[in-house]
Amino acid sequence: MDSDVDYDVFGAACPSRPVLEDVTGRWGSLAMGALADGPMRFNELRRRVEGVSQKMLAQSLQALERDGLVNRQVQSTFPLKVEYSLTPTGEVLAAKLLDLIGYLTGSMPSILDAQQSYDQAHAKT
Amino acid sequence: MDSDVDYDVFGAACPSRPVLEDVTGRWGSLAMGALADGPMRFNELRRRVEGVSQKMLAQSLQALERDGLVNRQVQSTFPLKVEYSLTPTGEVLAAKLLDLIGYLTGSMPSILDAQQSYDQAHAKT
DNA sequence: CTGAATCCACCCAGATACTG
DNA sequence: CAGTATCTGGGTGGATTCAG
Repeated sequence: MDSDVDYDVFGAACPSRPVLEDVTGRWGSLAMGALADGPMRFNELRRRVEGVSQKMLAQSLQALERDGLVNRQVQSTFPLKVEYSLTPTGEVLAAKLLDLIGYLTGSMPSILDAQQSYDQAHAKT
Repeated sequence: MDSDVDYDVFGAACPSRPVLEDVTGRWGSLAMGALADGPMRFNELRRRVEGVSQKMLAQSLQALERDGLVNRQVQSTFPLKVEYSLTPTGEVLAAKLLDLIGYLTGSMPSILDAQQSYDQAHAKT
């Protein structure tokens, strides 16, 4: 019904590339993963995603909102209250992301072993 | 049998974080995805992952090799021949990555719409 | 062919301070 | 509370050159 198999991330100019970076990027991926637990306010996210700065979190969330993966709902009360949540598409992507992350963290023991072996084999001096 | 649920990517100092960046990073993710089609030589990968530089590809592959996700097999003939392939763990991660990428590219039409709406609503002047 | 090494420009990301 | 604005240092990534 629709034109299948159109967008190819391997293509240099494919518009899907920047979106992929928004989703899998350093902070974007963690923000998506955090929001999979349910809607959250800005500072909640900030606390959940340890180490992220105000600037980078705001920036990542804006990119995801622009991609239609995250919703931003403002309550114009005082103090200001802003809630972030995943859109339907965002939820699917977040689930796949968490699946990947889950497998990765589960593999950490063997990964750490591999790193140690590698570092030992490539030790300088 | 093993200590479950130990590593948490949301923790600032968790060793899983850099690994996640290796896997989902700009070039790492595409390299993994490309290798899911089967073993490949350096320049084959370079052609497949359009836009990647020698330096970044070599760097990304090294990181993935160190993490035990990619195998590097050298044939000391002349000219040199080096073949990259996924390890068992790497294959699982690559599959999950391609699953995510597939859904994302399939959602591109709606994502592009969202971007356009967003840009229009936030137009300057 | 497959990288490593060097140089360098640019952008990103952190810190800080300020606004709504 | 939820951002924006500005400044700045350091890291990233590209081009080029050299080596195994």
